[in-house]
Amino acid sequence: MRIGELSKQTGVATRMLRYYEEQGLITPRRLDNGYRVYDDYLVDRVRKIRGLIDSGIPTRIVSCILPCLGHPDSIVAENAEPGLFDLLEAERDRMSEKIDFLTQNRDAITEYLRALERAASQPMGTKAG
DNA sequence: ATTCTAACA
DNA sequence: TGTTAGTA
Repeated sequence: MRIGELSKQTGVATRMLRYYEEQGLITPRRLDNGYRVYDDYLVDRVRKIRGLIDSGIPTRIVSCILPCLGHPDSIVAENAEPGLFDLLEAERDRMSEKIDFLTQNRDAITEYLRALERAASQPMGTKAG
């Protein structure tokens, strides 16, 4: 498929699909006219890449994890590159911090939402409404 | 109509 | 990221 269809199937903007390619995350083949051609299995791969990036993982680390994404189930640990362990360990800790931060924000929003609900159930002011 | 590259906002 | 330019 070409970039347009891949974009529709993955929800990733064509702009970003080309960017992922620049970063070495995906390497589509080319047609004679230069158009990119993506194999079907790349749909799943792009979704995983986006999931990783959405989690806040930098693309350079995503490229390290990519080989592990080859098979949906079996994790390939053989090609463990030097320093990758510490890198991922640090990344996991960052994720934990981010989760804590998001949890706090979620709870704060929940409180605010409750305050709004209480206000909505209270009688309106006597002047202009 | 779709995609391509490069570049600017 | 969005978007634009000039193409193929």
